[in-house]
Amino acid sequence: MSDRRARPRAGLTRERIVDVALEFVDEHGVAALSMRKLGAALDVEAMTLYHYVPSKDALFEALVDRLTVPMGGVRPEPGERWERWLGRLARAYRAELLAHPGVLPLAATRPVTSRVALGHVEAALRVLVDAGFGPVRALDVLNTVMTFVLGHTLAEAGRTPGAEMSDVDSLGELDATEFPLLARALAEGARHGERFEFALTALLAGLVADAVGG
Amino acid sequence: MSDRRARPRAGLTRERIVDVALEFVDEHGVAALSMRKLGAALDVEAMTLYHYVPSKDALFEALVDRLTVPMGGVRPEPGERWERWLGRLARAYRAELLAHPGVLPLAATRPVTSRVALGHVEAALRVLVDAGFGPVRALDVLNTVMTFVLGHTLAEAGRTPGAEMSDVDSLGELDATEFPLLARALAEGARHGERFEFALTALLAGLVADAVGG
DNA sequence: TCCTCGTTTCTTACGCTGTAAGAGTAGCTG
DNA sequence: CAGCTACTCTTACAGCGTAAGAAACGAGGA
Repeated sequence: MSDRRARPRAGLTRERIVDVALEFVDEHGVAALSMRKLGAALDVEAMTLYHYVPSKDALFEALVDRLTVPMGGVRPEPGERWERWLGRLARAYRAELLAHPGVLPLAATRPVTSRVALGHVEAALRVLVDAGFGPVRALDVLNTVMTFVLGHTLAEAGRTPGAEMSDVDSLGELDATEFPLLARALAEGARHGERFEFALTALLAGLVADAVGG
Repeated sequence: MSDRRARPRAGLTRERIVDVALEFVDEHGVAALSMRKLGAALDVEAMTLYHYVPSKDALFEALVDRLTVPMGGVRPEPGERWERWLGRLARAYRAELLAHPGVLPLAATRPVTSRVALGHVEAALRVLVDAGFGPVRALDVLNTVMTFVLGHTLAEAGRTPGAEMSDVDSLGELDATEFPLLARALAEGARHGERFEFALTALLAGLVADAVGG
């Protein structure tokens, strides 16, 4: 009989671990996530986690994977043009990334390899091929839009550790007369959402023009 | 008189440290870079580096900064249209990122704050404003293109630790009948350079159309 | 009922990390 | 020569990912 209660089953699951890890990252950032702290959040020792996840890196992959899930729900509506559907897909991806900005640095530096994520890619290619693209061009188009969204969202919300500074916050004070145009552009606003819509519209328009012309 | 030669001046410089760090990252990847190993590469103890760099994070910032230097040389030629100049700027950025893919994860997750990098931004805004854009729209356009290049290059070459697998290498074997379209698109090639040109062209075309229309 | 066994959990340990604190030397300035 | 500054080193600490193996749990058969 020790004062420490003999270890009861914690009811752990790989899924539950990933859930809590996502919460933790949302709150404290990736940099702050350690196996020991994650274990503590689950009332468990660090090594226990290794029975469900082979490594911390695998845990990161699972987090990234999680973000691609909602994209599976974006399917073309009857009669919808491909560029409109692609726009919806891009916005869905962006929304999910923005909902978990802490995972952004992970999503940006990790290839997509999971079965479920590849399934989404395949489904998207199906839509584009049905719209008349060849498989190679379809992948070009999809890759272009997805990497565009990732890059754009990264620049907007993906910051290193737990620092939550927007462009305006970090630069607003430091400008002055040295960078007049930059200072003016930042001061006059340009909300991120508008910038994204502007850029996405331009990209899709360019893709449509290419599809029609070539 | 100890057998260890009394510490001679190592002729260190912040610049030299960043140089060697860049070499190291190019060869072994960011994940492998530690202050001790970087010190060893410079024949110096780890703590010595802290007289030139306040922290490892600052060193990372310096690395990212370094990559933006070549962009300063991309200036509009007389009579050149803005979208052609912007295309050259994008390609220059991409070339530099591809030359140092190990730094890509850093570039992607770090805001631009250095004087020199901001100077490049200001100069680029100048060009766009001279071409008729308002300051806010100019920043929109520049931001759109630069984040696009970053996202695209990241998806193409920016992989986590030291792993150097291309899409084809990592996925080529695992496909089969489960992802027919993806497998076909990958098998039929689609070189990265072509994909980038395709996407960049589409994006610039979309931006031009927007500039003319709005 | 007890015993055994696979699953889950914990303990301990190792080598690594970034870096704070401070000691000591090299070489310049007087 | 003395003194000062700039530089380099040593030591140390708290934390990291995780390898190895011990210990306790819940369930199944005897």
